[in-house]
Amino acid sequence: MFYQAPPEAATPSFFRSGLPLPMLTEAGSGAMKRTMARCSGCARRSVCMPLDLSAAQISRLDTFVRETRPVSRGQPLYLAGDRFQNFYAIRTGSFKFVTVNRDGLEQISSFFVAGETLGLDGVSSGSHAGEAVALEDSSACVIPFAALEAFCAESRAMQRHLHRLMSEEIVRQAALVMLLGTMKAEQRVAAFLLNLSERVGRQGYPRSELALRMSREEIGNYLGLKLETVSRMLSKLTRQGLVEIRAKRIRIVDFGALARV
Amino acid sequence: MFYQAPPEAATPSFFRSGLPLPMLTEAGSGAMKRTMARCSGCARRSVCMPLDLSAAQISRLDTFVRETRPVSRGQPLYLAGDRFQNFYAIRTGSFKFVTVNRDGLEQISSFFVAGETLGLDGVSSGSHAGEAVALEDSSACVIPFAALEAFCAESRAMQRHLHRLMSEEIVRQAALVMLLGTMKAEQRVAAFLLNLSERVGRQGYPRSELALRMSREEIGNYLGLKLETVSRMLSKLTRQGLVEIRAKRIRIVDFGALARV
DNA sequence: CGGGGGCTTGAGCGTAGTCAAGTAAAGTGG
DNA sequence: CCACTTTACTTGACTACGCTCAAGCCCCCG
Repeated sequence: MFYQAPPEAATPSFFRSGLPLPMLTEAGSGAMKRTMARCSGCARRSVCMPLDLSAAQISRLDTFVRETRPVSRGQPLYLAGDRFQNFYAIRTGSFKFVTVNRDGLEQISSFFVAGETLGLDGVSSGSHAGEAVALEDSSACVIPFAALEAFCAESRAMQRHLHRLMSEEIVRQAALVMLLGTMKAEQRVAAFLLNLSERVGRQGYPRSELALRMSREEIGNYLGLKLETVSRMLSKLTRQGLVEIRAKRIRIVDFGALARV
Repeated sequence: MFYQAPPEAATPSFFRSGLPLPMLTEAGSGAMKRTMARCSGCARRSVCMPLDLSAAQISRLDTFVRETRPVSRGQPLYLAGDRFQNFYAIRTGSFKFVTVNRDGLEQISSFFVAGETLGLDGVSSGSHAGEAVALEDSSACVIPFAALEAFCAESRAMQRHLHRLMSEEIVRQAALVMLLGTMKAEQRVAAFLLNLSERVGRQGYPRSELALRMSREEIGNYLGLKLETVSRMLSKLTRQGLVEIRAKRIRIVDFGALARV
């Protein structure tokens, strides 16, 4: 869900990139400078776009995916109520998606990492239902939705891809509802770690090594628990020998037992 | 979200229909018989299809929306794991959407009523993530997804409609996550009643009269509470004079106070 | 190396869960 | 239509899980 397997000697950038893929080759990648996006030459296109596009279609992408936006840690990519115009494909880093209810209470309903797509919450109403905040210095490619929708009419593959994105979001949320509705604190934390682990594994890193990008409080908010409870459960799992913890670095020792919690 | 404002003297069928619209005019509407669907002549087309379709496009709908499926109370419209082939537009009645986790625990993550569309959970994986069960004798129009997707490539309006459907589902789930993550039992029940009330109102019935279609246990499951707790909270709200309850018939007396709970 | 924020741990409390009994409503069959 | 069975709901007493408040520790960063 966010992730990451830090091989012991990982360099910070490797560690942060989220995907074991080469960085883009564009010039001028200053931290806060907006850069041009070029899907046609992007090494990670397979992560955020469908595979079976023709060469012509790929260069067509370049006509509307023009910009990559850097976002510093703690800064929003968009805010609740912002007019919905774009999807954002995360290129590097990670984000949390936060909604605020009428009482001002915040709820984190998703964490996103590199390769995943943000902004789907705006499609139905025309404005964003929540805000997307960077958990670390990150960057995202800006995909204008109107142009994407037009492109979908031409490309079956792109249409499929879009539908899949939205449906995946639905399934992800359903899993969270399941967690919040049926699990006890210890199970929630265990499930969270395993989910994390799986995402790490999918990106080619060792499944047992996690480097959290979010605080205990954010984890608690996401899991419907208080930060103290998250901490207690992590300690409990440690005492039982299922995990080893050093601050935001977590090693999963016994996958089977963790799944059985 | 499910059910309904019973004007005191409502007939059973009116009561059950879910929408203040005339029934379809097709012949042969035996309870368990599958009937032909005809979007072109359907009085409720505006509820489940986009408004701005041309006459030609509407008759095009008839080429693939062919069947209406009756489902008896307690029976599934589809099961978890079923191959995903169709969306289902609910014509009459109501459904719950249930997912089952690996431990066999069930979680209701949505209730659906007439006019709403079921089955979105299957798009990403190709098979349904959960099952849709009728809360009462119901019927749904079968919309083959492949054909719908093809139609979307031709009609911008239909494409928009589909995207809106999926995004609405995302927003709905996000609201449930918010409820489960941040609210106390009394607030959850109050929010549930208000949500119900709003849907009732949108369908043209008085907002203050609710006729629940689901049991306390189902409400509790949906809200992440036990049935006893739901019952206690309903009693509490009654004692405070915010609602009046007679079994599955609920009258909201004080909307403002209910919202402030 | 010192300061500060994030994290851990403890004690006590409150909310919701569990178990159980009793009541109301909804089916079922004569 | 009524008696009977079954299921759904309500209420109470008790328990336990997670929250609150508070103190202290450990990283991480400057």
